[in-house]
Amino acid sequence: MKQSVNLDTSKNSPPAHFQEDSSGRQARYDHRAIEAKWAKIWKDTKLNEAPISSGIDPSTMLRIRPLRPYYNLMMFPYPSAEGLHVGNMYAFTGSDIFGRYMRMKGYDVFEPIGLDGFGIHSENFALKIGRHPMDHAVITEKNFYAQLSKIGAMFDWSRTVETYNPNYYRWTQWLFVQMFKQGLAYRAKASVNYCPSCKTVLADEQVIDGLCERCKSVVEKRLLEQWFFRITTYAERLLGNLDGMDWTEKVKIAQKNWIGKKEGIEIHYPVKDTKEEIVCFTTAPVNFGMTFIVISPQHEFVAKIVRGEIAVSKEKSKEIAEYAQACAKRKKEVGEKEKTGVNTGLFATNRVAGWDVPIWISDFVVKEVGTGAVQGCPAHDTRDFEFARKFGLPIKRVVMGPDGDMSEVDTVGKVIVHGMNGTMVNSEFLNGLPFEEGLQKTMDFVEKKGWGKRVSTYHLRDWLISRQRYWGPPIPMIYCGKCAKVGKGEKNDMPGWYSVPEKDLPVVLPRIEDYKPGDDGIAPLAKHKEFFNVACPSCGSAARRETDVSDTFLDSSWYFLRYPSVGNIKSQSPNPNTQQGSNLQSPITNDQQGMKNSKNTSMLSEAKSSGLEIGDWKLDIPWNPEVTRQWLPVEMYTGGAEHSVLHLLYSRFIWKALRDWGYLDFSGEAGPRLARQDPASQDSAWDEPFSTFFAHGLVIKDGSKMSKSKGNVVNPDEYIATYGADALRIYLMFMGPFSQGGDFRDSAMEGVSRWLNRVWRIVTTSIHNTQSPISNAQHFALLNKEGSGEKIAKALNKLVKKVGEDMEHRRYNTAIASMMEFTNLVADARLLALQQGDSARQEGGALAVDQAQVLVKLLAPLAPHLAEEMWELLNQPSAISRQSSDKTGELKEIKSETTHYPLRTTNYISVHIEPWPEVDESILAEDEVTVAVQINGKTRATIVTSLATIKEESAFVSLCQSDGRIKKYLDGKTIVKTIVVPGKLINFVIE
RNA sequence: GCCGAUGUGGUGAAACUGGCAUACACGCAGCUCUCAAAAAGCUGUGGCUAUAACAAGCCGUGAGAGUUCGAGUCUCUCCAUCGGCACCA
Repeated sequence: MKQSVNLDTSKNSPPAHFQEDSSGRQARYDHRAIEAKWAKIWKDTKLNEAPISSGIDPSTMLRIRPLRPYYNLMMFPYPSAEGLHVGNMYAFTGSDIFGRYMRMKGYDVFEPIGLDGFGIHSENFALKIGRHPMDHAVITEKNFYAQLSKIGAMFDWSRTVETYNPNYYRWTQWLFVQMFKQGLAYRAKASVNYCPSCKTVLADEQVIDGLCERCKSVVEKRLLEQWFFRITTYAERLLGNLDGMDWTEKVKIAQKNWIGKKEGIEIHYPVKDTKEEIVCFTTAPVNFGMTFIVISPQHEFVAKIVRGEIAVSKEKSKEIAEYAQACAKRKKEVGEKEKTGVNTGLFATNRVAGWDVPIWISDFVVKEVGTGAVQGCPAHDTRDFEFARKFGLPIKRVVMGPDGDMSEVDTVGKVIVHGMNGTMVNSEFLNGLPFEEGLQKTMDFVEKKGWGKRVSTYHLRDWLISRQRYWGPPIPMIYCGKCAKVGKGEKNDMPGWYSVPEKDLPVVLPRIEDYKPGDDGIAPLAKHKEFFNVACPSCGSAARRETDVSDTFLDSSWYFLRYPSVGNIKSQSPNPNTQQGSNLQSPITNDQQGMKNSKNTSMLSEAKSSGLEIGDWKLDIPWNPEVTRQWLPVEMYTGGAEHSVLHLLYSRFIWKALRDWGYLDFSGEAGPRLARQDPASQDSAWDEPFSTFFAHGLVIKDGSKMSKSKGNVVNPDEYIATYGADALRIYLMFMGPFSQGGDFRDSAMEGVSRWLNRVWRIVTTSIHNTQSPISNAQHFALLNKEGSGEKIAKALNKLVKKVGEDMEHRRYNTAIASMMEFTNLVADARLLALQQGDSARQEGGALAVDQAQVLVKLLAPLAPHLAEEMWELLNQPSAISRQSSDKTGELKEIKSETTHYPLRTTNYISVHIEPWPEVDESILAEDEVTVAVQINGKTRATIVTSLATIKEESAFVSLCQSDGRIKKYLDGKTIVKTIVVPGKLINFVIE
């Protein structure tokens, strides 16, 4: 099937590509040879290395024209499984096509790739297959990079990032230190999510339906002391920017919902016979219908009762303590609604209404939500209603339904909740007001009396950052018990805690063999004295390192800032590519060192040498400020919507924090990247790391998500081997809209492959035209005889427009479809020539060489290898006879010292840096149009006519009326109305 | 329960601003080439009615209403599927 081209061409016979060979085969392109050939040439000529350092071309070290940076980023994969998933390839291909398109549009496109290899995902997989995570990282890195280099993406391999490389996580730790110094990192005892299977705590965002995001175990609540980042401080800014951002809408909505801003009021209720008060948060203070208060079992008030600080009877105290304890232990099922509770016997005063209400405790009230205390208004809140029903508390209607309903609220259906229409009743000074107005007036009243204050609450919680695991960056903190005793510490509010001095970073993750998480919730590193024993940076006495590691999402929250600065460590290095070697052989592989590493010997010096010896930039931050000024923010970010409230939110938070601390400075002389930004919106644009975010769809198989358990995971390798990366790329994009994903089916893959071979034949046939006695002009004239030449020229011009528009919107599926339509048209024209017995054109194709060149350019972002091969043939027709020999060596001297572009020689420029074809507006206009003729909105005929005819509207209308197919409908009827849509349709409304 | 998305042939899907519904492809059927197969190519392919054939007619975008000369597209009410959030006060 994958027949390579027969090259045994005797001098005078036509080239092999469009001839059947002796065995009757027709040519198919040899994807193996072509893809290998160009992958090598692109690599050798550094075609895909972005001129990061102010327009220095890496292949020549010459300055090219002014830099036009375009940062095209895709989410880096976490290499947890055996290899690259077709879903990864789908995402990368869609992103890469756009990057390639932008490059042809004249931008200097930077398209990096890396591995998100630290974290629970990778560690769990390593545990499962029983391989040390450090060894596993080395293997997956090799495998992933090998696979990734085959998919035809324009990755800049000179600037990869691996999160587990000490050169990288040194800076992740640096980021943690900054967080601490700025007061955004703190330790707190809190009720946290704990996964008993992964044996670690999880962030709220990592709990899905009450289950662990990774292993699907039921997550428990535990009261533990952990590290947090104060993301909530940024809630308002994270929310505020969303509106103006060019992001996929559903992702913005998901973030908005996750931040979950709610406006309401906190009302203070004095507890009778005590000095205590309970504060309730509510968005709907229906105080005249308030008949009780419910507080969470974790509420401080409950603790005070249990401790005896609030006087209740002994029995009560015991009952309450037991209930609180039971709640803490019990795992609640998802969606469990059955109410439980216990009465404290205490009362609080509802000062608005002037009566006392009982105080209850129930676990339907969550400590973290609002104030952990709810004012029970059972007639106007369904949960309060259910609670009141269960415990026989009074239900008092204070809102009349829109239909005048004043009956007793005795079913959930009758509960009128906040947001519904209604009128206040039984509410003294509120009577007669609409529901919403009544609530506002109540708030005014409460504030005026000084009983409470309007506040906003957020669903967003602080980011739980510590993990009791092994495979992550050790949190760079030191605890000194001695300092703690005397209340000393780096921060006043955290006695005993010191950040690791920046000069001592990284705190290297040592290779240990007992890396499995323990049942006791204690981190693996906590068992290694040689790791955690350290001198206090302040007093010098024996202190202890933090043994938790940080969350993976911290690694990925800033990686895009690092990419452009990799390889710019020494900005004038004659060979920026030297970085790559050190990445692939990260010091981790040097595992003989074992525990020696914990003393920060070789790894540290390695990290330091790459980090501290800086040419023209003082390294105290992880990126080159000048490079960052030029290339960031990321202009286009492509990734999955599943990261809506995780990675995408964290990255925004980290970016804003870094900017506030002055580490990201875009002011001053605007570089070309910034010059494109509208000055008015510059500041808000700089406040976001990703100018545009595009959420791609998911590849599914047989109607369901691919997963190992279902056994429907597709490995791209075998498809690349059979059909080639180009064919797979096109198939993946042709499945459906990139924004929506699609259903992967083998059979459809075959069709795409067939089409690419058709394109190959059409293009190579057009080359033959230049070699045959017929010149381009003659060829064109011949075709014109029956009009197909002109038809094709017009169709091609329209195609350029259509494909360009589709590229802009990443509608690759329709771009491909319209290219198929075009090649069908070309095939038809050729067939016509054959039928007419025109021997010249039988041998030739229907496409002139310059037309074939346009077609190849349009195809280039989608099928980069094949397009490049055809481009070479089109520009060096004499090379045809030798092209498919495997003599790639002859292209070695392709790099010329006299030019500034890679791959540019006197006679060859890579198609991928050719300018995107222009639309010729002058021939875009049709002079012939098809008009639909309708009777009462139903199409009865179509009329093909010239534009000139249509201009004379009245004449055209009568022309349509007299058409035989129409006339029969009009006979004996009156035309009530005639609607003319110029150039499109005519509608006669009759009778 | 709330938020979001999606519903179009046997299948993946087009129709972007209301204007010829089903582009493009898969599959299927028939044919050409061939000793044969593969490859390649050609023709047909929404449903129903109907015809020797050429025609022709009606129905048709999850269901039902509405707006409009005209609705896959806009409005309303449902139904189904898939994602996300969820006792959020």
